[in-house]
Amino acid sequence: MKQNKTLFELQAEVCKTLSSPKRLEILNALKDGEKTVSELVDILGVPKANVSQHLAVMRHKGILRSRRNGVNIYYTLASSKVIQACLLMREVLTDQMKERSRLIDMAVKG
Amino acid sequence: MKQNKTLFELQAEVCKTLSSPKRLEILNALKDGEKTVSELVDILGVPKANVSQHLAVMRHKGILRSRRNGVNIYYTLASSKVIQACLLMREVLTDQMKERSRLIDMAVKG
DNA sequence: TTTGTATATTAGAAATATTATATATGGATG
DNA sequence: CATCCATATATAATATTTCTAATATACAAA
Repeated sequence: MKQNKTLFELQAEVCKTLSSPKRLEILNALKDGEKTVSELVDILGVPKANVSQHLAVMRHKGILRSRRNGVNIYYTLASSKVIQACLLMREVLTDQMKERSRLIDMAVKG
Repeated sequence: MKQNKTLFELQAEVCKTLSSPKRLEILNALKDGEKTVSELVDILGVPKANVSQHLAVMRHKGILRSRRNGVNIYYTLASSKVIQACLLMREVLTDQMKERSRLIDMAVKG
């Protein structure tokens, strides 16, 4: 395993963790409080094993926390920064769309 | 090709574009103004074909713009939001590290 | 205790996606 | 046309995602 990662590598890992539509949907579902795995399965509509894997990825990265209560395991955000980052990501998205229409305009008008 | 993408899919694409250390290094290099491909090659220290590939990815996504001046092609950020997003990403990073040491403490103390 | 059931995680294989490298092509300029 | 700058493409190496099946864990009932 590579030991000393650069800042860019660490930062890229953060982005990579947020690069899955399903993980983003999970984060969105958790923004107002904890949920059980089964609740998240219902929201995403994908197999439990798959949800569980995505949850494990984010838990290992320190983005989510989990606690057991009886048979259920509750997941919650470890920090609210991730939600802020997602919001900013959407602003980048809108800027991207503006840039695309700018390029199209340029192509049309010559 | 899939036509109607969900918000989460679009957002994931933005993140994916920012999920490469090299692309992050390029964005960082461009934060204070435009640079030629050759300048970026010198900064990253990787083959020009590779830099060019990463530039193309970000240009197609609407994150970068390019203009030709003689033999050189200058690249620049299409929007400053990306830089803000990178900064926030680093805050997520520090929160991740805090969360990790919290988990380690918990494991040690019982 | 043991048996059953619901919740959740894990492991391994198969399908996909991404990245780097080598090579060929395109465009500007002397 | 020769040369430099940049991009495009093909391919091989890696990484990620998803699926199926197996395994844990808690708890209640027989």
